[in-house]
Parts: sequence; C-alpha cells; structure tokens
Amino acid sequence: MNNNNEVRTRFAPSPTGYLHIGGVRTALFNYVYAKHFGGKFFLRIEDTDLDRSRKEFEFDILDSLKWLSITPDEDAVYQSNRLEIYKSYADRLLKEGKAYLCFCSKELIEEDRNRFASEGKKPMYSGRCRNLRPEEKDCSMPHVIRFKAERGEGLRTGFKDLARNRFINFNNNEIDDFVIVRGDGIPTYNFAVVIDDALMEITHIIRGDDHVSNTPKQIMLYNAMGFNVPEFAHVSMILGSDGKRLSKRHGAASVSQYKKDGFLPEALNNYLIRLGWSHGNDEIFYMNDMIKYFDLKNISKSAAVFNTEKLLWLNSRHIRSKDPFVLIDLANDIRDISQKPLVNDIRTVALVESLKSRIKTLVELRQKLDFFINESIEYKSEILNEFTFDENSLIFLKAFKGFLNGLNSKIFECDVDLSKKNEALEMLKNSVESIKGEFNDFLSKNSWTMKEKATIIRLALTGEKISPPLYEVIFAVGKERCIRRIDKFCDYIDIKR
RNA sequence: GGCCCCAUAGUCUAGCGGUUAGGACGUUGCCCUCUCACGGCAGUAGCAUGGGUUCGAAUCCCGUUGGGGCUGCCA
Repeated sequence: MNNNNEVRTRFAPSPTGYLHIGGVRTALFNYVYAKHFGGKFFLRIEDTDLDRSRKEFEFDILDSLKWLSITPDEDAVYQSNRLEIYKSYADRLLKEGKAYLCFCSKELIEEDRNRFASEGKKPMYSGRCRNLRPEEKDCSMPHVIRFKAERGEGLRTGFKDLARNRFINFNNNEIDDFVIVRGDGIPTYNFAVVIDDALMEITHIIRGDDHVSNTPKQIMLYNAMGFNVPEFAHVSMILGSDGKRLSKRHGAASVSQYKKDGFLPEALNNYLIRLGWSHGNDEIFYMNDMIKYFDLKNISKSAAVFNTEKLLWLNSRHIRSKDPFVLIDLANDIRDISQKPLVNDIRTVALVESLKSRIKTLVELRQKLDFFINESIEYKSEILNEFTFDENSLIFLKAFKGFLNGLNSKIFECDVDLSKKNEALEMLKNSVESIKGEFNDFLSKNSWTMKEKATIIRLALTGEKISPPLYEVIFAVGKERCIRRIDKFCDYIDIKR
C-alpha cells in the first residue's frame, strides 16, 4: 500500500492485437476494484515488443476502453518512453551483482535446452555466464542481461493470491536466471512490469491466470530492487465453446467487433463481470453496482466458457432499459456507411419503442425497421406464396383503404418537440390509441376480427409475416404511404390470382 | 516431461460440515396474444472419481482422472 493508503490498479495490455474479451474482463476487474475503494485505475501500454506492437492496436484498445467506460484516471503510460528508466535499474542490478551479462548465443542456449529435455530435466539456462571473471566479459560482444535468481536448498518464493485466498509458492530451483534486458537493450516483460508497477505505486495486480508462474520471478525482482511487493490476484482464463483458451492469438472476438454487431457496452460489461465473479444470485449489474459490490473474494477459481447466448440475453435486457431516442442514436452510431441513418422522429420512436422487447442487438433493430426505412417495399413471392388470397381479400383491403382515408390526419401529426421526451411519448401513445379505437370500430361494424385480418394487413403494409404491432406500424408508416402500399399489394395479389 | 492452478446441470454460478443442492442463460410445455417478442406459470438437467476425517460431507484431507497455464531475448 502506498503512502495515502490508496488502492491503485492498472491494466497493462500490449498493443499486439485488438482489445478482446479476456483483456476487457481484466481491465474491468481492475477498474471496479480500484473504484470500489475510491482508488485509482491506470492504463499502461506495454509496447516493448517492437516487432509485434502496432499503433492500430493501440488506438483500438484506447477506443474500446473508452466505449466501455473503463476510463483511466491519468493518461496512458507507454513503456517505449521509459527505456532509460529500465536501463538505470539494470545497471544498478549489475553493479550490485544481482544480475549478470550473458554472452551465450541463441543457438547455444537452444542446444542446452534440447540436451536438458532429452535428459528429462527442466530446460533452463545453464548458468554458464553466471560467474564469469571480469576478463571474460567483453561488452562489445552481443549480450543480454540475466537476473541472478537466488539459489539455495529448499529456498522458495511465493505470494498470497487474493483470488484464491491462499499461498502459492515455487521452489527457487524452478526459476531460471531469466533475461531482463534483451540483446537490443530493450527490457523484457518481467523486468519492465515490475519497475513500472513499483514506480506507479500499483497496490493490487489483478491479471490473468497465465501470469501465475511469472509472479515469483517478479517478486524476486521487487526484492532485488528494494521495492514493496504489491498484492496479487490471478483471474482464471476465459475459454471458447470448444473448451480451449480464448485469447487474441486464438481468435477471440474483439470489443470493436461486438460493438459493430450491435452489443451495448453495458451488456458486455455486465456479462464479463459475471463471468468469473458473482454477487449472490444477481445477474443484472450496471457500472455503479459493480463498483459497489465487487470483491476479490467472490472471484471464481475455475475457468469459464464464453457463452454468446447469455450475452445476447443481457444485451436484450439492457436494450429494453434504454429509451427509444437513445436507441436510435446508438443504432446510427454503428450503422454501415452504405445505410441510411434512422431519423430521430416520433414515427421511428413509435416503432423502436415497440421493438425494444423484440430484439437482442442493435443490428437486429435496424433489420426490423427495414420496411419503414425504405420508402416502398417489395413483396416477395417466397413469403406471399404461403398464403392464399381471394375475392374477399380484395374486398377487405378496399374497405381498409377507405378506413385509412377516413382517419383524421391529426392522428398522424408528427410535429412534436423531441427534447420533451415524455410529452412526445404521450402524444405518440394517444395517436396509437386513436388508431386502435377507430380500427376496432371499423372491424366490429363489419363483423370482422383482428385475429382474422391482422395477417393480410401486416403483409400489405410491411411485406413481412412478422412485424411490430400493427397500430404502431400504421402510425409510423403514415396514412398516405399505407394507402400506396395497399394499392401495390392489391395489384400484386390480383395478378397472382 | 517438470512446475503451478482448477473441478456443482449443455453454459455462467450460489453454497463455505446438517439445504427437498438455490438462481440465471439455454431448452420443453402451457397461459397471454394481431404476427413475433415481452411477461407469467410449470418442467428439464448437476456436486468427475476412489479413499479417508466426522454422528453427518458438494463443503475438510489424500490419491486418481480430466481440463487449463507456464516452461521465450512474447506479454
């Protein structure tokens, strides 16, 4: 814990791929943990792998976190800007005899490894350069810097894992004299991560399970450099439906893809917080709930399989809780440039409001509005062939047209101040009620029922078997457009007969 | 191979020595209904395995099996 007794966490991705599900969960856990204690959350870009790091990925990570409202308290720290810091610590370790230069070539080390493996031993560095005499060191020759791991019979290095609530330790003999500075002078992950976490005064490190065996190495480094050792919590991996680990190297979907597919950030966060963490039987969490209740003690220890069905369910729940005006904007945010934007007017609102409980993604919302977005519709034979129409169909449609014509145009009045949402919604409700009332009168006067006439109206007005409720459809499509569609529909079935 | 971690329905999980093993997704049936949904009701399916400890074990201990991670001059 630092001086202020403040909890400080971080998310430290490497920009070698798009931000994916597993990374987001780690980021989210760190974020809500810090916020739970009123602490700070930081972002550090670990771009020391010069070959694989790319700006494109870096931007994707930043954008995705922003979209998810997982916002760092300070600007991101870039390891590539801190090389001189790492160098000074490497020099110090060298001077203090806690690290040493190693001149072994990669080929030589490879040979060692193969030999150890064939002898059934752990393929570790042989320690050949561990105790070179000064005259044997020629710094002009290619070399790396290795950490001199503490050796000794029965010596162990361990830590208490907060996610498991128990100690995990390793025999020091299992720990290699690992490389801390590469041949090109760039620090390796284990070295840079320790220096940065210490200098950034990170108090709690919540990260993936895959780092468990790095932890003793890092603890040795903390001790060697005289830093305080932070707390650790290792979160289990997320598995694909095949039971294999989900990672960016194994085709995990990116956050940006989920956004494109019409998922809400609230839903993604909600799904991920529940994947590996629980708070009793609760399922629905908003960010403030997560911050309020999140606790390392309730993290599950076993790996979790990613399940899209449940994510879809959560997405539908979060969509339902948003007002239609917002949904229209969200759908437009992710629309393909080839698509017309949805107009944020009362007609669209009428449909979106009734579609809210019928969709699982924003993409679906848009698809279900196709009949409305397009000025005219095409009647598809593969749909209409399922139905039979006769003389009575035409008689009914003609009457229905007459009914629409007779409707007071005021019902379709759309001039409303959308900034006054409740008023707009009220007006909408009245219009739909009016249509419903008038329509029911029309039906009963003719001894018809909604049940028997709904399908033909739906087909005529939308061209589909499935649509939003008809009163809303009539209101949204509007009087004139409805009439035009009925005419067109009549022509279509007339020819077919 | 070595080291480390993990194990409740198809999936996510609650449970922390005494429960008819709870909830959620999915799935099935029914109700509601202008279609599709939503909603409501009901059903479906689970403690990997073998030993201990205990009056009593999903819960504690050990072995087995299974899964995962690490074993890089990746992170």
